[in-house]
Amino acid sequence: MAGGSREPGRSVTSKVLALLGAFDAAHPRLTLTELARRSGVPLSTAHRLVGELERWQALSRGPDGRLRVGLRLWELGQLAPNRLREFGHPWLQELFASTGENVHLAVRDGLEVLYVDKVYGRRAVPIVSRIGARLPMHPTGVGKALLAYEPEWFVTSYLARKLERPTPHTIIEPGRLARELAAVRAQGYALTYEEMTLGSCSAAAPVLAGGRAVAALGIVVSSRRARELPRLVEPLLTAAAGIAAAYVSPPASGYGP
Amino acid sequence: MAGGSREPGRSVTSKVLALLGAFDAAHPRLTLTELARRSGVPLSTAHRLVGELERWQALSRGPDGRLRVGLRLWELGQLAPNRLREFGHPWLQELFASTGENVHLAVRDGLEVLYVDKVYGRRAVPIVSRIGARLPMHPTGVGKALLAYEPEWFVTSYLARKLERPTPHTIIEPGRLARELAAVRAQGYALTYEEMTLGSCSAAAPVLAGGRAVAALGIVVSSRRARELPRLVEPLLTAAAGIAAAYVSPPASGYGP
DNA sequence: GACGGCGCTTCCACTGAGTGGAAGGATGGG
DNA sequence: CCCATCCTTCCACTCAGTGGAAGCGCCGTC
Repeated sequence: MAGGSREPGRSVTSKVLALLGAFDAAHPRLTLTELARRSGVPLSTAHRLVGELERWQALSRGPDGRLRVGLRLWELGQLAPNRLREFGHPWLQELFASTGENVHLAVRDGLEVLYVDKVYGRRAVPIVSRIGARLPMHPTGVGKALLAYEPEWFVTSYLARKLERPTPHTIIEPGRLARELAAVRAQGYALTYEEMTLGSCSAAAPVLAGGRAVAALGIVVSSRRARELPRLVEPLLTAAAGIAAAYVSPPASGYGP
Repeated sequence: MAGGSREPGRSVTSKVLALLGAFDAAHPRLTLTELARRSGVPLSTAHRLVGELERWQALSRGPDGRLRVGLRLWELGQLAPNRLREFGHPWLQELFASTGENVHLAVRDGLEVLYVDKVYGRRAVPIVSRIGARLPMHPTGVGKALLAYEPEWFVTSYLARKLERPTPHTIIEPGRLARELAAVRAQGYALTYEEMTLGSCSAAAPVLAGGRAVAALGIVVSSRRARELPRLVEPLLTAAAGIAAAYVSPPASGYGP
């Protein structure tokens, strides 16, 4: 037959979602053909669906004619509940103001950390660990801070997998990582040295609410200045505690205009 | 027939988008029934589609069982191109740091202003003019700053409509508004006094790139302190110029870690 | 404890909306 | 001019999607 032979019959919805899902941090703009290939949707079908998505501004075309996530989708995303950002952001600002370093807030999603907020200065490179980016847990400060407070079974299964090694400094030996996590629990914060990116190191503290780490607050400095990290731990812990307090009890403080 | 009688035959995609579009700032969480009603999608169809959306975490269920925009959609939204936020945010921080007032960045979308970024202190009420929110142009500072630099025909057609009046102070007379806009162009910034919300007033400056206002930077203070606004104009203009410079020429400054 | 309202879930026979391979354009580089 | 790449359109076929209705579970009320 002409056309009609769609073998397994994926639902339209799943195709739409596959198209959207084809966009990620590494591929934020795609041609129609790339999009179709990445999502596994036949080109002609992709063409039609993308047309509808474009009309709704879920996708839009850049000056180069490539497709990108549209304004409407960004707007919709802002409706996602995010009390952490809402109440945490001022603390990130304060931490940034008092230290002058890049600071960020992350949560765990699946086996990865998801960066939900970030504050950086004008000189910082705003590309690494973008808001919305995902990274593995074991090489990042925030990841270790989060992992340390996960239940036993979760940590065990996390460590049981083959762990990525983005730099030679990354710790991937299960035993050594488990000892690291114990140390994080003991001291209340995590430190990394070039475990994710050569040239930078970090400190991170969990945001503890009801015994669980609902997020982690991290601070990243150039590894040349790694010796300054200890000095940053105290404000880091203060801010993390502040976020936790704001998170558990609603607005709390003044509603002044 | 049983069921099969879908009269006009809306495409599945349009139904999915209608479902997503049913969420807005005023209705961020909905029951399935509300969602179906608001989107015009039959309940049973909504049920099935929402199921697929939930499985993908495009939607998720809050503790109350209501549907909300999911993490995946937020994440996707972060991929939307947003150079303004990227390069502008540090300037918002600086403006906040030097003034201690709520500051925000907005763009025009259609006939409304869309707030793309915001910096506020710990004491501020983080609800009003949320990031991702939309407001009409004429009662807001950023709206006037943007409108003033739109082409003649656009302003004319904007003023030709019946304008909303959120407060008694809102200026809705076309002639008076046109004069206001001329003043904005002449002095390079806009002022409002309780035109959108009783109790607050604002100053706003356009972010000019290539003769067009690509965004507007606004600062909001309690109307009790309206007399302090003039003092805030200079840092406001500096920051707006800074954003414009960062916007037109890419990273520009140091890539130091 | 029966009743009624409300919201969610499941069922099912019918059919037209969606399908996708193929052909046709439109560019652009060699 | 030819070939490669990407985008758009076409169209006969058919099964995925449809939506009204019935059933379920939960409350609060009488």
